[in-house]
Amino acid sequence: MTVRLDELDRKILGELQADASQTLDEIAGKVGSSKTPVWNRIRKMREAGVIGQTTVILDPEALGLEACFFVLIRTSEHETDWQRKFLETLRARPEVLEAHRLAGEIDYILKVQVPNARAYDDFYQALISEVRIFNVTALLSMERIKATTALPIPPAR
Amino acid sequence: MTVRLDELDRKILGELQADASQTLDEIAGKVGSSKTPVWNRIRKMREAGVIGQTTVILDPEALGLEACFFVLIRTSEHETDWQRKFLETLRARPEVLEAHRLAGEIDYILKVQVPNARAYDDFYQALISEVRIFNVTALLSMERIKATTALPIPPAR
DNA sequence: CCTGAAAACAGACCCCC
DNA sequence: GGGGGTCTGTTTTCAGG
Repeated sequence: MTVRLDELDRKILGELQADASQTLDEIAGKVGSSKTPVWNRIRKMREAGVIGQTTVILDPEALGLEACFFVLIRTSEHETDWQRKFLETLRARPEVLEAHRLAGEIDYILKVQVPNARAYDDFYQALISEVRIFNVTALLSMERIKATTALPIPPAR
Repeated sequence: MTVRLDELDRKILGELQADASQTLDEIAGKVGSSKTPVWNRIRKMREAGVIGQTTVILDPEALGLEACFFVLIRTSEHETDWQRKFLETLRARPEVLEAHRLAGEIDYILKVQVPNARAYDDFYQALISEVRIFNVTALLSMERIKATTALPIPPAR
């Protein structure tokens, strides 16, 4: 399942991350190759799951999503059943953009994007009514300093 | 600068978020319109900045980026100069995928994606050597439960 | 603002190197 | 595994309702 990526593959990934609407010829030019090899490598990396979804980045403000919260969650429950319910809830909620299970004191972190504080409270109330939670801290973002989907691509090993 | 988005626009945005590689005909079919109007709306929304970058989602594991940290930062410095330096540092660092200035006790939160704990420490050392920071808590992700770039699109007002 | 056709263009697949 | 050409389908443009 693990694919070996050479320098050319990595350059192609960098170009696709930067702008997936580029033509094969453009990408080929920038990475110093030509159409066919670039196309073959992209196809292989798609099949291998290295390249996932092609998508578009939208402006949250333009959609009226002015509030972004990071939510730190502590729980006392650690049974499989509770966890299953909790994960289901998170995945079903489109305002939850990210959710991670953590090591240490804090059990989970969420990133939640909503129109306003009121909408966050609706989410919060819905969440705690569905699953028992010990402690919640919400951190409100005042300013998005940086937000990128582009992963840092390390050199080939 | 704020554009008015009707239901059709919102449906188109939903489709583009889900899969930006769909053809205009496919999108048109799904949203109940046809090629040209869909194309005109997409063009307008691009110009207005509602639609940004077209990109590709890569698998962090396939690139050997196995460690994801959320970093909570408290600082005692709040001068413009310090802040400028801090922001520059964050923006220059490709392993920082997200950075927000927060309201409340904690001043900043970062999301940092790196190959391993060692690489995180390198980042941490570099950061504290460049700017004075009062207190740092790193939260290590054990499991990515959910990660999406798709914003929840609220109905038209 | 939408429909439908026409022109320009890029992606997918081929054979040759 | 790369280079170049060709065919097919899609994007983009435009005249007209």
